[in-house]
Amino acid sequence: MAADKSKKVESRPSVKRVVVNKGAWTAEEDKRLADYIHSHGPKKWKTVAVRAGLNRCGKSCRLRWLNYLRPNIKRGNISREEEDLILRLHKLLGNRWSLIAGRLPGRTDNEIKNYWNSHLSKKVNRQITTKYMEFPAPPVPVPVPVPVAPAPPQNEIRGHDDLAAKGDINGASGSDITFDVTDLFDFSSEPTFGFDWVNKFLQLDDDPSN
DNA sequence: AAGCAGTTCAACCGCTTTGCC
DNA sequence: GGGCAAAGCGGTTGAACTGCT
Repeated sequence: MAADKSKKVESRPSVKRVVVNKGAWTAEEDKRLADYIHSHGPKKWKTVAVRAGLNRCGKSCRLRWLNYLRPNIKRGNISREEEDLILRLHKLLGNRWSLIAGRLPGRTDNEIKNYWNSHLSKKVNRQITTKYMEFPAPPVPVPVPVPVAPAPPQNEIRGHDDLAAKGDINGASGSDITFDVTDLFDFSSEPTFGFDWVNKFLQLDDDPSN
């Protein structure tokens, strides 16, 4: 990020004229924040912002530290294995970016969210489209008695994949498109790149006794 | 070369949750 | 238990970058 996107904004202008920096962080600000946190630790972000001499709100400092300055951060070059893991975890967890990031050492929720929105969501949509194209003429639906599985509580239905599980992949109710979307996310025949715990996790998830 | 459209990603915003008094 | 502040989270924004015409 070569250009300076920073701007100054007056917070609560009608109350007290406090000018805080917004936008891109400068190298100087990064250094101040990192130095302060190395000696005092990452807590009380409001205090961090003031004591480190940064014209920033605490939230901004926290975000900068977590997403950029924190040690052991990996940036860019998301590997095939990581991508696979993100897809699996997203299937399992939906848009719970912090939980997904927690399973990917060195990756941040923001990075994963961005990666999902710019790469993976399109990939998944393409898969869905391709899969659907394999069934251009769905047969006339015949009501078949099906063993009724207990429906999940309504308030547990969250995110794209929950909708997918309901056969309502785009959240567009009233669609008469019916197909087994869960097939699209069946990774059971694919390698797991050593993420054994994922298999266990997914097995648990698939186990009807749970 | 210029202009436009699409993509990427850092950062912000607003809401929720958690912890403390 | 209520109120407040801090922390955490996911969605959204907007500037820079890239590719296409």
